Amino acid sequence: MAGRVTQRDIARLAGVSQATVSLVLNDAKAAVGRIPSETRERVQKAIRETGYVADPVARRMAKGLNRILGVFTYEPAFPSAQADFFAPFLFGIEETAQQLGYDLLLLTGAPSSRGKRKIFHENNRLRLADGCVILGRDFDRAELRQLVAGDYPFVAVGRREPAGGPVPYVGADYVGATAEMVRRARSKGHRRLAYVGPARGPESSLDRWEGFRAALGDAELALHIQDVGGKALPMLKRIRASGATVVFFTELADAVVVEGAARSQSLAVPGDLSIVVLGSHLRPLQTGTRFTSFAVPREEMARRATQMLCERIETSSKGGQVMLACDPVEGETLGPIHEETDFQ
Amino acid sequence: MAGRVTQRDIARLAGVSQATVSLVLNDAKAAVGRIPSETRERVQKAIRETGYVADPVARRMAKGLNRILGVFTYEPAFPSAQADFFAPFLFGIEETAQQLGYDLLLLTGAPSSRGKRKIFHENNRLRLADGCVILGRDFDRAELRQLVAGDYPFVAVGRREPAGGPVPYVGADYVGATAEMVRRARSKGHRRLAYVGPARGPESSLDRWEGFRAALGDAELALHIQDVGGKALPMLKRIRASGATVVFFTELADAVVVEGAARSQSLAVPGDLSIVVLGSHLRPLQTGTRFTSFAVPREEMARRATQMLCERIETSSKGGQVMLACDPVEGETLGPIHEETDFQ
DNA sequence: ATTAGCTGCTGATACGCATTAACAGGGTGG
DNA sequence: CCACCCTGTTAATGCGTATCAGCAGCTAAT
Repeated sequence: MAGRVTQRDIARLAGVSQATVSLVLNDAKAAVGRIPSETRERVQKAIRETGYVADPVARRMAKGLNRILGVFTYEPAFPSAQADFFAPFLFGIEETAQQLGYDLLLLTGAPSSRGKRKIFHENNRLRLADGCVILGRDFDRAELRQLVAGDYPFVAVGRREPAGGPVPYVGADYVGATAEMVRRARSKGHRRLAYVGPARGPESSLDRWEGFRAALGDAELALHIQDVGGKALPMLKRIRASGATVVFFTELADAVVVEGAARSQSLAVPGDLSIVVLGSHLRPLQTGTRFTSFAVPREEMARRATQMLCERIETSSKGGQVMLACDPVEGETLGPIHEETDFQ
Repeated sequence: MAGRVTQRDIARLAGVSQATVSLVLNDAKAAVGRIPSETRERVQKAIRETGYVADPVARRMAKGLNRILGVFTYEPAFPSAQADFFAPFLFGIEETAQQLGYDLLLLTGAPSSRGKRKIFHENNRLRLADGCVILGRDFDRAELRQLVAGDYPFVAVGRREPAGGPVPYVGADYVGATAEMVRRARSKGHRRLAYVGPARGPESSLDRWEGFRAALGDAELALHIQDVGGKALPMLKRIRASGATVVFFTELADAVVVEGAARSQSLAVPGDLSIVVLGSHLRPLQTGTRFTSFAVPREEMARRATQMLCERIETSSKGGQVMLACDPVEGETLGPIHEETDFQ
């Protein structure tokens, strides 16, 4: 009784046509006032008695939309390694989706493909959703072009370079936030800065580097280590050797191990070496230290992206480019410069 | 070019009929060997050139299945408060779904309803998925009956009492695991036990209480506090006053605050008071203490549930009842009894 | 009396695909 | 030479819904 009841069945029960049933269901529209409450009652009674619910598939088939948002992540969303990265995004998306009355379709990507996930795999189920939010650190540029070229509504979370056209996104202003960090360091007297993080790669890396460079001014880049995830001690050695008084890390993990190494050599942080982390991570890896950094508004990004997506869907708009500010986090690892030269 | 390409378009391009395109796509079936590789090539070329992908909705419409699993949670899945509870389940479900080639549809429930989420709300989208995994601490019994009565495939995560028929589920053996904890306490000499947790409510509460009672034997229930989330100090006072030497908590949070209170009164744990937590929580709340407890195999539960669901879908089986064992966690909060009477 | 307008409903069709009966053309066996 | 079987393809149909043109019966206006 719970399944497989169609409008035809209702129609038979109520002694009307299938079309009438449909009209009763989607009332207030074209046939407003044209169906007398008597008939309406009969139909609704039949619906109540059978527990009928409209088949969303057929509905979508006929109307084209089904109030489902796709969520595509370039990396698996839930494995613990990624959980901290994706969780706030998913939270924001779920919240907004529920508010707006959408369900969420998590696209798991091709099951076979060993390497990177692909949006456009053979049995692409993208179109089941009315539109799609795309998450991930590193997007596939070819796929992005394809998406931009097509008419399928999507919104990226995180700034994206144009790909054959502007990409609709909600990003975080890494450029501005990073620049602000540099300014703070300079205002505390730092003139020789070190940077540990790539100057190329995904947009999030580019932006941090650009913000850093732009705010450098008359200060000096004493050292630039492009590789992340290196050994702590060698890293620390090179930093000290360079004469840098403050280090900017794009990866929290690097900052944690370098800080550990520094402490183990009885170097004070920030006394002897200041540390800034360019971004935020939910769960501060096994460390009590509150790093000077900035907070990426992940939930808000996700909410805004979801809203933009729904707008694209509902109004056939093209979506825009939104940048949200990152809140500076004071922390306790950026201090005034402290060098021999201070006492000259 | 990326959107709205149908089999009809492909057919036109390749100079064949729509039916032929469909046959090429779902080959190896009825028309095996009946389509020459020449035609096949032409069609596949057109498909490649247009980037055509079958519309999953239409597919489902025609065939009845679409390789999508629904996931319904009775509480929002991602909010940080719930994250630790649901994350392992979602992880397990996603993993298995991807392996089996299913996508995931997160059903967000009615947007308007203020209170509890409902599966059967007005615009029930359940049927969009081939089947559904249901998560949550506390199920709606009426809805469960409706599900059991219907022919829609679903599997619950967590043991569920029959509701007009057996409920297919994959649960954790709280009864056995709790009983084992009680046995361990008794083997360490404890004879007066306290229990902080409800004896009624959802199955997970019932089972713990039942396991506790069953293993009590000649030991004594010195105190039973049904309310969880109470104030630490009063709780500790009552426990001490009761003469209990070990206390069992269903909620980690309670254990944490009571342990804190005990330490602040310079009571040793487990020296003066042993503590057992009946269950596991991913993120040990701000505490270094490793509580004696048992590990709920959440990921494995989710994997098994997802497998069972896929079996139900693919073979029209009814699903069964599976209980998984919980691994005891030694921890450091259950010690031998230590009382004046020890030295008699 | 013809037209126009309203009410209350229904028939037909489209949506994109899978499926199947069937057909045209050609070969084979009796 | 007819009956029969292959092979390659197609026309037709159904899935459950939304939508729209339109019909029958009536009243009001011209």
